[in-house]
Formats: sequence, structure tokens, C-alpha cells
Amino acid sequence: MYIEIRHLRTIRAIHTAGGLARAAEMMNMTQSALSHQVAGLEDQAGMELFVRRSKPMRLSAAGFRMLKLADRILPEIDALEEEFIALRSGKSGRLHITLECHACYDWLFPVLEMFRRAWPEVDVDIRAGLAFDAMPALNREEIDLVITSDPGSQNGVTFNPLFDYHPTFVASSQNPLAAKEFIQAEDFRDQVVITYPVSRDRLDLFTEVLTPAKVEPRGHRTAELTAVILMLVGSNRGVAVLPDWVMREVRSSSDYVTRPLGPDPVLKRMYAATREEDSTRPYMAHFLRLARIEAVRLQRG
Amino acid sequence: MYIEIRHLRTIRAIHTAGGLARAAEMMNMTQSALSHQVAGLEDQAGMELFVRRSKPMRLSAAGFRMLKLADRILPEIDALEEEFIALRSGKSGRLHITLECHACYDWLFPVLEMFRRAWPEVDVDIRAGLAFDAMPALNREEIDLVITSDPGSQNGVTFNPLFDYHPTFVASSQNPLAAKEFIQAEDFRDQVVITYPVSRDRLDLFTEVLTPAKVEPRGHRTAELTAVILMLVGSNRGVAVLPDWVMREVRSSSDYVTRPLGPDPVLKRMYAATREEDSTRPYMAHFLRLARIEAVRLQRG
DNA sequence: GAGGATTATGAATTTGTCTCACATTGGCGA
DNA sequence: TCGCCAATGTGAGACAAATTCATAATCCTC
Repeated sequence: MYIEIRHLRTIRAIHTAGGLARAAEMMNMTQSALSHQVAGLEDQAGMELFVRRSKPMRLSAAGFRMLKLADRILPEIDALEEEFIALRSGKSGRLHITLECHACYDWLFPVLEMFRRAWPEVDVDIRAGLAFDAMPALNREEIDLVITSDPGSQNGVTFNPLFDYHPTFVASSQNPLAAKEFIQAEDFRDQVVITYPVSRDRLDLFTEVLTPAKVEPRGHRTAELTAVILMLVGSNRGVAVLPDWVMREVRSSSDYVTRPLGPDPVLKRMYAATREEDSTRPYMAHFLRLARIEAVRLQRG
Repeated sequence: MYIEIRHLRTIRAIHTAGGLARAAEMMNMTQSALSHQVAGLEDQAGMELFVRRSKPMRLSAAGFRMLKLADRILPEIDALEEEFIALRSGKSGRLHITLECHACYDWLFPVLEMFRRAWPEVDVDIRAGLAFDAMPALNREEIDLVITSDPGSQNGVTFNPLFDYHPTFVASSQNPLAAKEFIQAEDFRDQVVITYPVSRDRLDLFTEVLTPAKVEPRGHRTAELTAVILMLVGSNRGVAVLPDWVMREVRSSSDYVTRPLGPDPVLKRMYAATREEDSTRPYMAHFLRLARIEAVRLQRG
């Protein structure tokens, strides 16, 4: 038996119009077409959906049951169709984000908060856990935006610059290295470094400093949260390298010292990677604008 | 744009099968047919529902939204189809009842309770408020069973006898009429009668006694519930005529007297009216059997 | 019981969906 | 990077289904 949406619409129309002829007019069809359709439907259902003893035909018990289904389902169908229209006109859409930059959560949340207010119909989400293979996932449309500092030249992907930052050394003011003007790879040999729990090729400390110089630190421990890393650094359990803007609160504290990675400080750039065809969408453009504004605000402290 | 059930099934199949070719096999169609179908659907939706950048094609954001709809709707459709199968096989159905006999509620409830246990899939209901025009409503399949004592010879309607009863006079033992052997129309001239709040032509007291004899009682008040009528009678605020079996508890009380309407007591018969085609349905037959059994039990007291 | 309104029916037509055959594309290993 | 395999797309024709037109049958009302 094959119930179709068309059938549900027919059932509902005949009920509300109070008769087949009126319903036919309402649906822009001939009365004959509806008659055939009802006949076919009853044939499939194997029972009468309408009572014909009285003249404008009325729903039978079974027909009523089907009407109830129609009343539940048709609004949902219509809602989806409207959603698609909104999608086409660019009001609606999806923005699932993955971060390759662990420190960026703090910065992202206020951006998302502003964004949600402006684009309530866009389905916003942060997808954790697949940061390792973010670019293929972006291509496969599993996610829609990747925050990354590595602008590999994927085709079909646009890398929108967000802000520049210096990976910056931070240590307790008790640490001997506090005496130095800038910090170099060799300086880490006697230090315990504290990083986010991700692979070394996604940590500025390693990619920019230690790995090129082939230096291995004395120890290495990890922490999930920026606040925890800073706490450990503050109690001199280790040193860390973080984006400069993360240290905005710490810089004014006498417990910490921050130093450039020298002698020539590296400047890195953070990007939002999107699919090319998405970068023109209004809500996507708006998100990028918001992101840059918030970045500037954070840089200033 | 015309979403169809078929489309929802397709979306779901492609998602679970993880590809168009596999889905086609699952749905017993050629891969080509599905390709055409998806193309048509995307054409109507005005956007891509699948991502083709990677090879086994995957749902896009919009496609995912549609999948969610499918997961909500398809089970409901399937449930209805199973319901129809149950309906055809006679396990399921509708039993909406109207009572023309106000006193019968007390008797009906235990019957319905037993019935519901035996036929859980039958949609049982008591429809009050349209008792006035019950027979046309029965014909129009708005209701399925009418409890009535008036077997008009409607064509297409079966009147199944349930039980016989005597409309019986009941009064306070303080009432002067308590001295009489039986009660006649003239006896009501000095009495206040208490009845259910329905028109006179549906009250045994009037149809069988007062109206034929053209006697008007001294007063007439009404009460909804049998228990209230008996209470009023007990405190000698009036007299009533009720089916004998209603008085089973009252008869043994010294506060009340019950008397036949004489000299030749009327015997009336209660019927369950059903549509002819329904009377063969197994659940309907079972209901009637239960009803008769319960009636006998009540008669015995 | 005549007339208008409502539904049903049959044949022809239109529309839509499927299959078949083959082209195209992307993924992957040599 | 070439070439193969697997997956998807395309076009034409076959087939099925839905619709329309014309008209018949039915019910309802006055």
C-alpha cells in the first residue's frame, strides 16, 4: 500500500472543503481527477475512506484516522519547503565550525553569541573531535568552516585571514628565563613545556621553534584549557608558548613574564577556511566580519 | 515544490546505504532511476541535497535537514499502513457510542472497561451531546453504536436487543403513594417528578404514562445523575420513574418504595443499534455479548 | 418528481517514472 | 600520472499513473 503526500492533501482538502467538488476546486484540479484519486486510494487501503450514504461525502472512521495523520505530517512538509525557500534566499543555512586552534575557543564564543542573534535561522554548531582531518571534512560538507593557521592551498577552499599573532613565550617571573630579552630554541632544553594535548605539528612551539632547531625540551605536559596552562605556568611548573592575545590578562600580572620568540619574532596568521561557494553567502560574510572585529578587540585587551 | 514520500524514502536509503548504487539495490530499482529521482528532487528543491565532490555521494546540509524530516515522518506512515492492515483483518476499528438512555452510563462503564482490555486497538469513545439525532449520525458514520429503547425501522441499521426492563416508580416511603399497590398516570397529578434533563419524548414516564393519559404533574425538576435523582427522591422532594435495575440498591432500603406502573406494567426493551455491515465485525459482536452479560448481572443485582 | 448539485465512470491525453545502454567522473594503486 | 574500477550521470524509449473531458448516475431539495 502506498500512501502519498498527495493523498494526505486530498483527504484534508475534502474534509475542510466539505465535499469532493469543492475540494477539487481548492486544489486546482477537476472533480473527476479527485474522484479517481480517492477511488485508487481506497482501493489500495482496501477499505472505504469516505461515507457516500449522504451526499457531500464525509470521512469514515478509517478516513478520519488518515486525516489525523495528515494534520500531523503536512505542516512539517510545508515547514521544510519554506525552510528551503529561506535557504535559497540566503537567510538560512548551516555553520558548523571546527577549530584547529585550541586557544581560540575563548575568542570564538562571543563571536558565535553575536552571530546567533543576527542569524537565528542558521544552524550553528562547534564540531569537536575531528580537528585532525578538518580539510577533507570541509570538502565533504560535513563542516562549513575551519579555524586554522595553516593555509594549505586546497582547491575549492577559501582562506579568509582573521588576525595576526605572535606565538609568545610565557613563564613564571620566578623562572631564570625571565632575565632574557627574548627566547630561543636552546632555552627550552632545561624547561618543561606545557601545551594543549594535540600532536606536535599543530603546536607553534614545535613547528616554529623546537622542531626546526632539533631541540627536545626537558619535559612536556599537556592541559586542555588555556586557564589551566596559565595556572601551571604561574606556579612555575613549566613554560608555554601561546598567542600573544591570549595573555592579555596575564601581562599585567607581576607573577608572569612574557617574552618574544627571538631574535626575529615569528608572525603567524589565523584563517577561517570555507568552501569557495559558501564564502559569498551573506551569513558567512557576516560571520567573518564579526570574527575579525572580535579579534581586534581581543588584541587590544 | 512537491516533496513526496518516495523522496523521503530515497533520502533515507541513500544515507543508510552510504551511496546511490547500494540504495538502489536496497529499494529494488536501478541506480539510474534513483539518479533521475534525486536529480528531479534537487531541481525542485532548488539546491543540492547531496555532495558529489567525494565519490560515494553524501548528504549536504539541506539533505540532512530532509533526512531528519524523513526519520520523523516515515515511521508514522508505516504505522498507519499497519493500522489499516489491522483494520482490514478486524483487530482494529472504531467504537464511538451514544446513549439515548441516560440511566445507562452506570451500566456501560464496566462493559467498556472489559471491552478495552480485550480489544486494545479499537478506538473507544462515548460521544455525548448528539443524542438527539443519533440515528442519522449513525448512518453518516459519525458514531458506530447507539443505545436506545426505540427501534425505529431504519434501513441499514440493526437493532440488537440487550435487555428488558420495567420503567418503575420510586418514591420516598414517606410519600402517600407508598400505600398503593401500583401507580397510574392520575397519581402523578399531585407529585413533583424528577427526570433527567432531556426532552419528554425520551422519558419513559412521559412516553408511556403521562402523555398518553394527558396528565400533567404538579411539578417537574431535573437532575443529571441517577444518584442525585435517587437522593432527591429519598428526601421526598419528588418521585421518579426509572428502569427497575437502576434501583437494585435502593430496593433493600426502608427509605424508598418501588412500585410497578400498573395495572399492566409496561415492559420495555433496550437495544444497541449498529450499522448492518458493522454487526458482523468480531469486536462489535464481542461488545454486544459483553453488554448483555453485564446487563444480566445488573438485573440480578 | 423535476432540477440542481454532487459524485462516478470511461476513454483519451498528458505527465511522470522507470529501465536500458552508455557516457562521465572520481578514487586509487602501479 | 596513467589507467582501471567503482560510482554516478544522461538520453531515449517503454511503461505506468494521473489528469482531463464528456457524460452518466445519484442524491437532495423544493
